[in-house]
Amino acid sequence: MATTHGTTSGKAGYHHGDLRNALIAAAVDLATEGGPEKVVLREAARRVGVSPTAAYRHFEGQGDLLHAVKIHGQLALVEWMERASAAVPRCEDPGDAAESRIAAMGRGYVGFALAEPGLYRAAFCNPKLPGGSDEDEEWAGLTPAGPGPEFGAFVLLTAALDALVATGRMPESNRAAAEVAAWSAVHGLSMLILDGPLKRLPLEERDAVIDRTVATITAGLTAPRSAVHGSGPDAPAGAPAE
Amino acid sequence: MATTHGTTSGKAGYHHGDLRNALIAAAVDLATEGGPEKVVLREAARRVGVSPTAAYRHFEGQGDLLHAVKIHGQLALVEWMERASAAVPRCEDPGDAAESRIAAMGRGYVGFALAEPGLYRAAFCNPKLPGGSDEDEEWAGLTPAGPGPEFGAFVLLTAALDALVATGRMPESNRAAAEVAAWSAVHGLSMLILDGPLKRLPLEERDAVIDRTVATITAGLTAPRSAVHGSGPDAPAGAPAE
DNA sequence: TGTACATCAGTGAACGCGCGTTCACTGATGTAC
DNA sequence: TGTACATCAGTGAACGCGCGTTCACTGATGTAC
Repeated sequence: MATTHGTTSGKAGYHHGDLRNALIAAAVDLATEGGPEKVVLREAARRVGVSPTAAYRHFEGQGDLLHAVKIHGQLALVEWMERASAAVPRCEDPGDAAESRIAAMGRGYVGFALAEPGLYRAAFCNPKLPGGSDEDEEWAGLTPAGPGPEFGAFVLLTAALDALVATGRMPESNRAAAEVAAWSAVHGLSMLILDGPLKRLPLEERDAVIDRTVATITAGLTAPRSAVHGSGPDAPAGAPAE
Repeated sequence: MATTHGTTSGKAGYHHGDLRNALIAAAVDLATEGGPEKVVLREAARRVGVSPTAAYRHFEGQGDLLHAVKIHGQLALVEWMERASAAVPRCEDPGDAAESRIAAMGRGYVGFALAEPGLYRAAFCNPKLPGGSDEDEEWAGLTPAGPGPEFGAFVLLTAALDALVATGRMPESNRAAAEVAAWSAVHGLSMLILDGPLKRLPLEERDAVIDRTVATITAGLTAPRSAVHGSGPDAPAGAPAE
Protein backbone atom coordinates (compact mmCIF):
# COMPACT_ATOMS: atom_id res chain seq x y z
CA MET A 1 0.00 0.00 0.00
CA ALA A 2 1.37 3.42 -0.90
CA THR A 3 -0.41 5.36 1.80
CA THR A 4 1.78 5.65 4.83
CA HIS A 5 -0.05 8.12 6.98
CA GLY A 6 -0.37 7.56 10.67
CA THR A 7 3.18 8.35 11.63
CA THR A 8 3.01 12.10 11.19
CA SER A 9 6.42 12.70 12.73
CA GLY A 10 8.73 14.60 10.38
CA LYS A 11 10.55 17.64 11.66
CA ALA A 12 7.85 20.31 11.69
CA GLY A 13 8.70 23.81 10.53
CA TYR A 14 10.66 22.48 7.63
CA HIS A 15 9.35 22.99 4.12
CA HIS A 16 6.43 21.25 5.56
CA GLY A 17 7.73 17.97 6.72
CA ASP A 18 4.86 15.69 6.06
CA LEU A 19 2.56 17.41 3.64
CA ARG A 20 1.23 14.27 2.04
CA ASN A 21 -0.12 12.90 5.28
CA ALA A 22 -1.31 16.31 6.40
CA LEU A 23 -3.31 16.61 3.19
CA ILE A 24 -4.75 13.13 3.63
CA ALA A 25 -5.74 13.97 7.18
CA ALA A 26 -7.46 17.15 6.03
CA ALA A 27 -9.18 15.29 3.23
CA VAL A 28 -10.32 12.60 5.62
CA ASP A 29 -11.79 15.33 7.81
CA LEU A 30 -13.62 16.71 4.81
CA ALA A 31 -15.02 13.30 3.99
CA THR A 32 -15.99 12.76 7.58
CA GLU A 33 -17.88 16.02 7.56
CA GLY A 34 -19.65 15.67 4.26
CA GLY A 35 -18.78 12.55 2.35
CA PRO A 36 -16.59 12.01 -0.69
CA GLU A 37 -18.05 14.85 -2.72
CA LYS A 38 -16.72 17.25 -0.12
CA VAL A 39 -13.18 16.07 -0.67
CA VAL A 40 -11.89 19.10 -2.52
CA LEU A 41 -8.22 19.42 -3.18
CA ARG A 42 -8.19 23.18 -2.83
CA GLU A 43 -9.95 23.05 0.50
CA ALA A 44 -7.64 20.40 1.88
CA ALA A 45 -4.68 22.57 0.91
CA ARG A 46 -6.37 25.58 2.48
CA ARG A 47 -6.81 23.73 5.74
CA VAL A 48 -3.21 22.66 5.83
CA GLY A 49 -2.18 26.22 5.03
CA VAL A 50 -0.53 25.51 1.77
CA SER A 51 -1.13 26.49 -1.84
CA PRO A 52 -3.22 24.13 -3.98
CA THR A 53 -0.28 23.61 -6.26
CA ALA A 54 1.73 22.10 -3.47
CA ALA A 55 -0.62 19.14 -3.38
CA TYR A 56 0.55 18.17 -6.83
CA ARG A 57 3.95 17.34 -5.42
CA HIS A 58 2.32 14.51 -3.49
CA PHE A 59 -0.73 13.47 -5.47
CA GLU A 60 -1.45 13.09 -9.10
CA GLY A 61 -4.60 15.10 -8.66
CA GLN A 62 -7.88 15.24 -6.82
CA GLY A 63 -8.78 11.67 -7.66
CA ASP A 64 -5.55 10.43 -6.21
CA LEU A 65 -6.21 12.27 -2.97
CA LEU A 66 -9.74 10.98 -2.82
CA HIS A 67 -8.45 7.50 -3.39
CA ALA A 68 -6.29 7.83 -0.30
CA VAL A 69 -9.37 8.87 1.66
CA LYS A 70 -11.26 5.91 0.31
CA ILE A 71 -8.63 3.53 1.55
CA HIS A 72 -8.64 5.25 4.91
CA GLY A 73 -12.40 4.78 5.10
CA GLN A 74 -12.13 1.13 4.22
CA LEU A 75 -9.55 0.58 6.91
CA ALA A 76 -11.63 2.43 9.48
CA LEU A 77 -14.61 0.24 8.67
CA VAL A 78 -12.49 -2.84 8.94
CA GLU A 79 -11.09 -1.80 12.31
CA TRP A 80 -14.57 -1.09 13.60
CA MET A 81 -15.76 -4.50 12.56
CA GLU A 82 -12.81 -6.14 14.15
CA ARG A 83 -13.60 -4.45 17.42
CA ALA A 84 -17.25 -5.40 17.14
CA SER A 85 -16.27 -8.97 16.50
CA ALA A 86 -13.80 -9.05 19.36
CA ALA A 87 -16.38 -7.62 21.75
CA VAL A 88 -18.64 -10.63 21.39
CA PRO A 89 -19.00 -12.35 24.74
CA ARG A 90 -17.70 -15.88 24.89
CA CYS A 91 -20.07 -18.73 24.18
CA GLU A 92 -19.85 -22.30 25.40
CA ASP A 93 -21.14 -23.80 22.20
CA PRO A 94 -18.85 -23.16 19.24
CA GLY A 95 -21.86 -23.05 16.92
CA ASP A 96 -23.44 -20.34 19.02
CA ALA A 97 -20.13 -18.52 19.07
CA ALA A 98 -19.79 -18.55 15.30
CA GLU A 99 -23.35 -17.45 14.86
CA SER A 100 -23.16 -14.56 17.25
CA ARG A 101 -19.88 -13.49 15.79
CA ILE A 102 -21.44 -13.16 12.35
CA ALA A 103 -24.32 -11.23 13.83
CA ALA A 104 -22.01 -8.93 15.76
CA MET A 105 -20.00 -8.18 12.66
CA GLY A 106 -23.17 -7.33 10.79
CA ARG A 107 -24.34 -4.98 13.49
CA GLY A 108 -20.86 -3.50 13.66
CA TYR A 109 -20.88 -2.84 9.94
CA VAL A 110 -24.13 -0.93 10.09
CA GLY A 111 -23.00 0.76 13.28
CA PHE A 112 -19.97 2.16 11.51
CA ALA A 113 -22.04 3.36 8.60
CA LEU A 114 -24.35 5.25 10.94
CA ALA A 115 -21.58 6.58 13.15
CA GLU A 116 -19.35 7.70 10.28
CA PRO A 117 -21.61 8.23 7.31
CA GLY A 118 -19.17 10.44 5.46
CA LEU A 119 -16.26 8.06 5.79
CA TYR A 120 -18.47 5.12 5.04
CA ARG A 121 -19.67 6.65 1.81
CA ALA A 122 -16.12 7.60 0.96
CA ALA A 123 -15.12 3.97 1.34
CA PHE A 124 -17.47 3.20 -1.54
CA CYS A 125 -16.82 6.17 -3.77
CA ASN A 126 -15.27 6.03 -7.21
CA PRO A 127 -12.37 8.44 -7.50
CA LYS A 128 -11.31 9.14 -11.04
CA LEU A 129 -7.67 8.50 -11.18
CA PRO A 130 -5.61 10.25 -13.85
CA GLY A 131 -5.02 8.24 -16.95
CA GLY A 132 -8.67 7.38 -16.96
CA SER A 133 -7.96 3.95 -15.54
CA ASP A 134 -11.14 3.13 -13.71
CA GLU A 135 -9.37 1.75 -10.70
CA ASP A 136 -8.93 -1.90 -10.04
CA GLU A 137 -11.42 -1.84 -7.23
CA GLU A 138 -9.47 -4.19 -5.14
CA TRP A 139 -11.58 -3.55 -2.12
CA ALA A 140 -8.94 -3.29 0.51
CA GLY A 141 -7.82 -6.76 -0.30
CA LEU A 142 -11.10 -8.22 -1.42
CA THR A 143 -10.57 -9.60 -4.86
CA PRO A 144 -13.41 -10.70 -7.10
CA ALA A 145 -12.66 -14.24 -6.10
CA GLY A 146 -12.97 -13.48 -2.44
CA PRO A 147 -11.12 -11.71 0.30
CA GLY A 148 -7.36 -11.65 0.14
CA PRO A 149 -5.20 -12.26 3.15
CA GLU A 150 -4.33 -8.60 3.75
CA PHE A 151 -7.29 -7.30 5.64
CA GLY A 152 -8.60 -8.70 8.80
CA ALA A 153 -12.31 -8.09 8.73
CA PHE A 154 -13.03 -9.93 5.53
CA VAL A 155 -10.85 -12.72 6.64
CA LEU A 156 -12.88 -12.63 9.81
CA LEU A 157 -16.11 -12.85 7.82
CA THR A 158 -14.80 -15.76 5.81
CA ALA A 159 -13.50 -17.43 8.94
CA ALA A 160 -16.77 -16.93 10.73
CA LEU A 161 -18.67 -18.43 7.83
CA ASP A 162 -16.28 -21.34 7.71
CA ALA A 163 -16.77 -21.81 11.43
CA LEU A 164 -20.50 -21.84 10.87
CA VAL A 165 -19.99 -24.74 8.50
CA ALA A 166 -17.47 -26.47 10.71
CA THR A 167 -19.77 -26.39 13.71
CA GLY A 168 -22.60 -27.76 11.66
CA ARG A 169 -24.67 -24.61 11.94
CA MET A 170 -24.50 -23.90 8.26
CA PRO A 171 -25.00 -26.56 5.61
CA GLU A 172 -22.03 -26.82 3.33
CA SER A 173 -24.37 -26.21 0.41
CA ASN A 174 -25.06 -22.72 1.74
CA ARG A 175 -21.44 -21.73 1.81
CA ALA A 176 -21.07 -20.45 -1.76
CA ALA A 177 -21.37 -16.71 -2.09
CA ALA A 178 -22.31 -16.46 1.56
CA GLU A 179 -20.02 -13.46 1.93
CA VAL A 180 -21.91 -11.65 -0.75
CA ALA A 181 -25.29 -12.36 0.78
CA ALA A 182 -24.16 -11.17 4.19
CA TRP A 183 -22.43 -8.13 2.82
CA SER A 184 -25.38 -7.20 0.64
CA ALA A 185 -27.77 -7.22 3.54
CA VAL A 186 -25.75 -4.95 5.79
CA HIS A 187 -24.62 -2.69 2.99
CA GLY A 188 -28.12 -2.29 1.66
CA LEU A 189 -29.50 -1.60 5.08
CA SER A 190 -26.82 1.01 5.71
CA MET A 191 -27.54 2.77 2.44
CA LEU A 192 -31.28 2.72 2.92
CA ILE A 193 -30.95 4.31 6.34
CA LEU A 194 -28.16 6.70 5.48
CA ASP A 195 -29.24 8.13 2.17
CA GLY A 196 -32.35 6.32 1.17
CA PRO A 197 -36.00 5.84 1.91
CA LEU A 198 -35.31 4.78 5.49
CA LYS A 199 -33.59 8.09 6.21
CA ARG A 200 -36.50 9.27 8.25
CA LEU A 201 -37.11 6.07 10.11
CA PRO A 202 -37.66 7.05 13.73
CA LEU A 203 -34.55 6.43 15.79
CA GLU A 204 -36.42 4.19 18.22
CA GLU A 205 -37.09 1.76 15.40
CA ARG A 206 -33.62 1.72 13.98
CA ASP A 207 -32.03 -0.77 16.30
CA ALA A 208 -34.95 -3.11 15.99
CA VAL A 209 -34.81 -3.00 12.22
CA ILE A 210 -31.08 -3.57 12.25
CA ASP A 211 -31.42 -6.52 14.60
CA ARG A 212 -34.18 -8.03 12.53
CA THR A 213 -32.26 -7.68 9.31
CA VAL A 214 -29.10 -9.17 10.77
CA ALA A 215 -31.10 -11.97 12.34
CA THR A 216 -32.85 -12.67 9.05
CA ILE A 217 -29.68 -12.93 7.03
CA THR A 218 -28.05 -15.04 9.72
CA ALA A 219 -31.04 -17.34 9.73
CA GLY A 220 -30.83 -17.55 5.95
CA LEU A 221 -27.22 -18.55 6.07
CA THR A 222 -27.79 -21.24 8.64
CA ALA A 223 -31.13 -22.56 7.38
CA PRO A 224 -31.26 -25.85 5.53
CA ARG A 225 -31.86 -25.01 1.90
CA SER A 226 -35.18 -25.92 0.35
CA ALA A 227 -35.33 -26.63 -3.36
CA VAL A 228 -38.58 -24.83 -4.14
CA HIS A 229 -37.57 -21.50 -5.60
CA GLY A 230 -34.55 -20.41 -7.56
CA SER A 231 -34.56 -19.11 -11.05
CA GLY A 232 -33.66 -22.17 -13.08
CA PRO A 233 -32.91 -21.95 -16.78
CA ASP A 234 -36.38 -20.68 -17.71
CA ALA A 235 -36.35 -17.70 -15.40
CA PRO A 236 -33.13 -15.78 -15.91
CA ALA A 237 -32.13 -13.09 -13.46
CA GLY A 238 -32.40 -10.49 -16.19
CA ALA A 239 -35.38 -8.80 -17.74
CA PRO A 240 -38.91 -9.98 -17.33
CA ALA A 241 -40.85 -10.21 -20.58
CA GLU A 242 -41.73 -6.73 -21.86
CA MET B 1 -48.45 13.38 -7.92
CA ALA B 2 -47.53 16.52 -9.84
CA THR B 3 -45.67 14.84 -12.63
CA THR B 4 -47.95 14.14 -15.53
CA HIS B 5 -45.64 13.05 -18.24
CA GLY B 6 -46.50 10.15 -20.41
CA THR B 7 -49.14 11.83 -22.55
CA THR B 8 -46.88 13.97 -24.62
CA SER B 9 -49.61 15.02 -27.00
CA GLY B 10 -49.98 18.82 -27.21
CA LYS B 11 -50.07 20.54 -30.55
CA ALA B 12 -46.46 20.57 -31.62
CA GLY B 13 -45.04 23.69 -33.25
CA TYR B 14 -46.76 25.89 -30.73
CA HIS B 15 -44.72 27.82 -28.23
CA HIS B 16 -43.61 24.42 -27.43
CA GLY B 17 -46.68 22.59 -26.40
CA ASP B 18 -45.43 20.31 -23.74
CA LEU B 19 -42.10 21.61 -22.60
CA ARG B 20 -42.34 20.28 -19.07
CA ASN B 21 -42.69 16.71 -20.20
CA ALA B 22 -40.14 17.17 -22.95
CA LEU B 23 -37.64 18.38 -20.38
CA ILE B 24 -38.41 15.48 -18.09
CA ALA B 25 -37.95 13.07 -20.96
CA ALA B 26 -34.60 14.61 -21.83
CA ALA B 27 -33.57 14.57 -18.19
CA VAL B 28 -34.59 10.94 -17.89
CA ASP B 29 -32.43 10.19 -20.91
CA LEU B 30 -29.53 11.93 -19.24
CA ALA B 31 -30.01 9.90 -16.08
CA THR B 32 -30.32 6.73 -18.11
CA GLU B 33 -27.04 7.50 -19.80
CA GLY B 34 -25.05 8.55 -16.79
CA GLY B 35 -26.97 8.58 -13.56
CA PRO B 36 -28.37 11.44 -11.52
CA GLU B 37 -25.22 13.55 -11.60
CA LYS B 38 -25.61 13.81 -15.34
CA VAL B 39 -29.00 15.42 -14.99
CA VAL B 40 -28.01 18.93 -15.94
CA LEU B 41 -30.71 21.48 -16.51
CA ARG B 42 -28.84 23.28 -19.26
CA GLU B 43 -28.19 20.07 -21.13
CA ALA B 44 -31.81 18.99 -20.92
CA ALA B 45 -32.84 22.35 -22.34
CA ARG B 46 -30.21 22.04 -25.04
CA ARG B 47 -31.54 18.66 -26.08
CA VAL B 48 -35.07 19.92 -26.27
CA GLY B 49 -33.85 22.91 -28.28
CA VAL B 50 -34.85 25.55 -25.84
CA SER B 51 -33.03 28.12 -23.75
CA PRO B 52 -32.13 27.17 -20.19
CA THR B 53 -34.31 29.95 -18.90
CA ALA B 54 -37.37 28.35 -20.37
CA ALA B 55 -37.04 25.48 -17.95
CA TYR B 56 -37.74 27.84 -15.12
CA ARG B 57 -41.28 28.27 -16.38
CA HIS B 58 -41.87 24.63 -15.51
CA PHE B 59 -39.50 23.76 -12.72
CA GLU B 60 -38.32 25.58 -9.67
CA GLY B 61 -34.77 24.69 -10.59
CA GLN B 62 -32.43 21.82 -11.24
CA GLY B 63 -33.40 19.99 -8.07
CA ASP B 64 -37.01 20.07 -9.05
CA LEU B 65 -36.21 18.59 -12.45
CA LEU B 66 -34.03 15.92 -10.88
CA HIS B 67 -36.82 15.12 -8.48
CA ALA B 68 -39.09 14.40 -11.43
CA VAL B 69 -36.46 12.06 -12.80
CA LYS B 70 -36.17 10.35 -9.45
CA ILE B 71 -39.87 9.66 -9.39
CA HIS B 72 -39.71 8.37 -12.92
CA GLY B 73 -36.93 6.00 -11.89
CA GLN B 74 -38.90 4.77 -8.93
CA LEU B 75 -41.90 4.07 -11.10
CA ALA B 76 -39.79 2.28 -13.67
CA LEU B 77 -38.35 0.05 -10.99
CA VAL B 78 -41.78 -0.65 -9.64
CA GLU B 79 -43.12 -1.58 -13.05
CA TRP B 80 -40.21 -3.88 -13.66
CA MET B 81 -40.80 -5.65 -10.39
CA GLU B 82 -44.46 -6.00 -11.14
CA ARG B 83 -43.64 -7.66 -14.43
CA ALA B 84 -41.10 -9.92 -12.78
CA SER B 85 -43.66 -10.89 -10.19
CA ALA B 86 -46.37 -11.48 -12.76
CA ALA B 87 -44.05 -13.66 -14.82
CA VAL B 88 -43.72 -16.25 -12.07
CA PRO B 89 -45.10 -19.57 -13.28
CA ARG B 90 -48.11 -20.84 -11.37
CA CYS B 91 -47.53 -23.17 -8.46
CA GLU B 92 -49.87 -25.76 -7.02
CA ASP B 93 -48.90 -25.15 -3.47
CA PRO B 94 -49.75 -21.63 -2.26
CA GLY B 95 -46.72 -21.66 0.00
CA ASP B 96 -44.44 -22.43 -2.91
CA ALA B 97 -46.20 -19.73 -4.90
CA ALA B 98 -45.63 -17.09 -2.24
CA GLU B 99 -42.04 -18.11 -1.84
CA SER B 100 -41.21 -18.05 -5.50
CA ARG B 101 -42.97 -14.74 -5.88
CA ILE B 102 -40.73 -13.15 -3.28
CA ALA B 103 -37.69 -14.62 -4.95
CA ALA B 104 -38.81 -13.44 -8.38
CA MET B 105 -39.32 -9.93 -7.11
CA GLY B 106 -35.88 -9.94 -5.60
CA ARG B 107 -34.29 -11.07 -8.82
CA GLY B 108 -36.38 -8.54 -10.69
CA TYR B 109 -35.16 -5.77 -8.44
CA VAL B 110 -31.53 -6.56 -9.07
CA GLY B 111 -32.29 -7.15 -12.73
CA PHE B 112 -33.60 -3.63 -13.06
CA ALA B 113 -30.62 -2.16 -11.29
CA LEU B 114 -28.27 -3.94 -13.68
CA ALA B 115 -30.33 -3.20 -16.77
CA GLU B 116 -30.88 0.47 -15.96
CA PRO B 117 -28.08 1.51 -13.66
CA GLY B 118 -28.48 5.21 -14.32
CA LEU B 119 -32.19 5.24 -13.65
CA TYR B 120 -31.78 3.00 -10.68
CA ARG B 121 -29.26 5.31 -9.10
CA ALA B 122 -31.46 8.26 -9.92
CA ALA B 123 -34.30 6.60 -8.04
CA PHE B 124 -32.14 6.81 -4.93
CA CYS B 125 -30.61 10.22 -5.42
CA ASN B 126 -31.17 13.24 -3.22
CA PRO B 127 -32.20 16.25 -5.26
CA LYS B 128 -31.89 19.51 -3.42
CA LEU B 129 -35.17 21.19 -3.73
CA PRO B 130 -35.31 24.97 -3.44
CA GLY B 131 -36.16 26.27 -0.01
CA GLY B 132 -33.62 23.90 1.42
CA SER B 133 -36.31 21.48 2.47
CA ASP B 134 -34.56 18.17 2.37
CA GLU B 135 -37.43 16.38 0.73
CA ASP B 136 -39.87 14.23 2.56
CA GLU B 137 -38.44 11.09 1.08
CA GLU B 138 -41.77 9.52 0.66
CA TRP B 139 -40.39 6.76 -1.43
CA ALA B 140 -42.99 6.53 -4.12
CA GLY B 141 -45.57 5.83 -1.53
CA LEU B 142 -43.45 4.04 0.99
CA THR B 143 -43.84 5.87 4.27
CA PRO B 144 -41.56 5.23 7.23
CA ALA B 145 -44.31 3.09 8.70
CA GLY B 146 -44.48 0.92 5.63
CA PRO B 147 -45.63 1.03 2.06
CA GLY B 148 -48.62 3.19 1.26
CA PRO B 149 -51.39 2.02 -0.99
CA GLU B 150 -50.30 4.04 -4.02
CA PHE B 151 -47.61 1.94 -5.56
CA GLY B 152 -47.99 -1.60 -6.63
CA ALA B 153 -44.65 -3.22 -6.09
CA PHE B 154 -44.33 -2.48 -2.43
CA VAL B 155 -47.86 -3.53 -1.90
CA LEU B 156 -46.85 -6.64 -3.76
CA LEU B 157 -43.92 -7.17 -1.45
CA THR B 158 -46.08 -6.73 1.60
CA ALA B 159 -48.72 -8.98 0.17
CA ALA B 160 -46.19 -11.62 -0.71
CA LEU B 161 -44.78 -11.53 2.79
CA ASP B 162 -48.25 -11.73 4.24
CA ALA B 163 -48.94 -14.69 1.98
CA LEU B 164 -45.79 -16.30 3.27
CA VAL B 165 -47.21 -16.03 6.76
CA ALA B 166 -50.69 -17.09 5.74
CA THR B 167 -49.48 -20.23 4.04
CA GLY B 168 -47.42 -21.14 7.05
CA ARG B 169 -44.12 -20.71 5.27
CA MET B 170 -43.05 -17.83 7.42
CA PRO B 171 -43.45 -17.79 11.17
CA GLU B 172 -45.49 -14.84 12.31
CA SER B 173 -42.60 -13.86 14.54
CA ASN B 174 -40.47 -13.24 11.45
CA ARG B 175 -42.90 -10.82 9.93
CA ALA B 176 -41.73 -7.60 11.57
CA ALA B 177 -39.41 -5.53 9.39
CA ALA B 178 -39.34 -8.30 6.84
CA GLU B 179 -39.71 -5.70 4.09
CA VAL B 180 -36.58 -3.98 5.26
CA ALA B 181 -34.54 -7.18 5.39
CA ALA B 182 -35.62 -8.17 1.90
CA TRP B 183 -35.09 -4.73 0.50
CA SER B 184 -31.70 -4.37 2.13
CA ALA B 185 -30.42 -7.56 0.59
CA VAL B 186 -31.38 -6.74 -2.99
CA HIS B 187 -30.45 -3.09 -2.70
CA GLY B 188 -27.10 -3.87 -1.21
CA LEU B 189 -26.39 -6.48 -3.80
CA SER B 190 -27.31 -4.07 -6.58
CA MET B 191 -25.06 -1.37 -5.24
CA LEU B 192 -22.14 -3.70 -4.69
CA ILE B 193 -22.34 -4.92 -8.26
CA LEU B 194 -23.15 -1.59 -9.85
CA ASP B 195 -20.75 0.78 -8.15
CA GLY B 196 -18.97 -1.19 -5.54
CA PRO B 197 -16.41 -3.87 -4.93
CA LEU B 198 -18.34 -6.43 -6.96
CA LYS B 199 -18.14 -4.21 -10.06
CA ARG B 200 -15.60 -6.49 -11.65
CA LEU B 201 -17.25 -9.74 -10.74
CA PRO B 202 -17.09 -11.88 -13.87
CA LEU B 203 -20.42 -11.90 -15.66
CA GLU B 204 -20.66 -15.67 -15.50
CA GLU B 205 -20.75 -15.51 -11.73
CA ARG B 206 -23.28 -12.74 -11.46
CA ASP B 207 -26.43 -14.75 -11.84
CA ALA B 208 -25.20 -17.37 -9.42
CA VAL B 209 -24.40 -14.75 -6.83
CA ILE B 210 -27.76 -13.09 -7.30
CA ASP B 211 -29.58 -16.38 -6.98
CA ARG B 212 -27.67 -17.31 -3.87
CA THR B 213 -28.32 -13.98 -2.21
CA VAL B 214 -32.02 -14.06 -3.01
CA ALA B 215 -32.23 -17.65 -1.85
CA THR B 216 -30.44 -16.80 1.37
CA ILE B 217 -32.69 -13.93 2.27
CA THR B 218 -35.77 -15.96 1.36
CA ALA B 219 -34.55 -18.77 3.54
CA GLY B 220 -33.97 -16.30 6.34
CA LEU B 221 -37.48 -14.97 6.09
CA THR B 222 -39.03 -18.41 6.15
CA ALA B 223 -36.73 -20.07 8.67
CA PRO B 224 -37.97 -20.68 12.19
CA ARG B 225 -36.20 -18.17 14.40
CA SER B 226 -33.65 -19.41 16.89
CA ALA B 227 -33.04 -17.43 20.06
CA VAL B 228 -29.26 -17.69 20.17
CA HIS B 229 -27.98 -14.45 18.80
CA GLY B 230 -29.40 -10.95 18.81
CA SER B 231 -27.89 -7.94 20.44
CA GLY B 232 -29.78 -7.81 23.70
CA PRO B 233 -29.44 -4.87 26.05
CA ASP B 234 -25.73 -5.41 26.69
CA ALA B 235 -24.70 -5.31 23.04
CA PRO B 236 -26.21 -2.21 21.41
CA ALA B 237 -26.12 -1.86 17.66
CA GLY B 238 -23.92 1.20 17.99
CA ALA B 239 -20.22 1.51 18.68
CA PRO B 240 -18.05 -1.27 19.96
CA ALA B 241 -15.82 -0.26 22.85
CA GLU B 242 -13.01 1.98 21.66
C1' DT C 1 -66.21 40.26 -36.73
C1' DG C 2 -62.32 43.39 -35.33
C1' DT C 3 -59.36 45.35 -32.22
C1' DA C 4 -56.88 46.49 -27.47
C1' DC C 5 -54.84 44.35 -24.08
C1' DA C 6 -53.44 41.06 -20.35
C1' DT C 7 -51.13 36.95 -20.00
C1' DC C 8 -48.41 33.20 -21.01
C1' DA C 9 -44.10 31.02 -22.72
C1' DG C 10 -40.29 31.72 -24.55
C1' DT C 11 -35.24 34.42 -25.75
C1' DG C 12 -30.38 36.02 -25.12
C1' DA C 13 -26.92 37.92 -22.63
C1' DA C 14 -24.76 37.98 -18.48
C1' DC C 15 -23.56 36.98 -13.53
C1' DG C 16 -20.80 34.66 -9.96
C1' DC C 17 -19.07 30.51 -8.38
C1' DG C 18 -15.51 27.30 -7.15
C1' DC C 19 -13.40 23.87 -8.99
C1' DG C 20 -9.05 21.27 -11.02
C1' DT C 21 -5.08 22.24 -13.14
C1' DT C 22 -0.90 24.57 -15.30
C1' DC C 23 2.67 27.95 -15.66
C1' DA C 24 6.92 30.15 -14.54
C1' DC C 25 8.94 31.07 -10.44
C1' DT C 26 11.65 30.96 -5.76
C1' DG C 27 13.52 29.56 -1.56
C1' DA C 28 15.38 25.79 1.29
C1' DT C 29 18.10 21.58 1.41
C1' DG C 30 21.70 18.39 0.79
C1' DT C 31 25.83 17.00 -1.66
C1' DA C 32 30.34 16.75 -4.61
C1' DC C 33 34.62 18.47 -4.57
C1' DT D 1 35.56 23.24 6.24
C1' DG D 2 33.69 26.18 2.40
C1' DT D 3 31.51 26.85 -1.71
C1' DA D 4 28.89 25.81 -6.40
C1' DC D 5 25.24 23.58 -7.83
C1' DA D 6 21.47 20.15 -8.57
C1' DT D 7 17.33 19.01 -6.56
C1' DC D 8 13.43 19.14 -3.88
C1' DA D 9 9.19 21.42 -2.12
C1' DG D 10 6.91 25.01 -2.08
C1' DT D 11 4.44 29.97 -4.08
C1' DG D 12 1.17 32.99 -6.66
C1' DA D 13 -1.23 34.23 -10.46
C1' DA D 14 -3.92 32.70 -13.97
C1' DC D 15 -6.57 29.57 -17.15
C1' DG D 16 -10.85 27.46 -18.80
C1' DC D 17 -14.81 25.10 -17.62
C1' DG D 18 -19.69 24.45 -17.17
C1' DC D 19 -22.82 24.96 -14.09
C1' DG D 20 -27.30 27.18 -11.93
C1' DT D 21 -29.58 31.21 -11.96
C1' DT D 22 -31.28 36.09 -12.90
C1' DC D 23 -32.32 40.01 -15.69
C1' DA D 24 -34.87 42.71 -18.91
C1' DC D 25 -36.93 41.56 -22.97
C1' DT D 26 -40.20 39.84 -26.94
C1' DG D 27 -43.35 37.28 -29.51
C1' DA D 28 -47.49 34.35 -29.58
C1' DT D 29 -52.00 33.43 -27.60
C1' DG D 30 -56.55 34.02 -26.02
C1' DT D 31 -60.14 37.04 -24.43
C1' DA D 32 -63.33 41.24 -23.31
C1' DC D 33 -65.94 44.34 -25.54
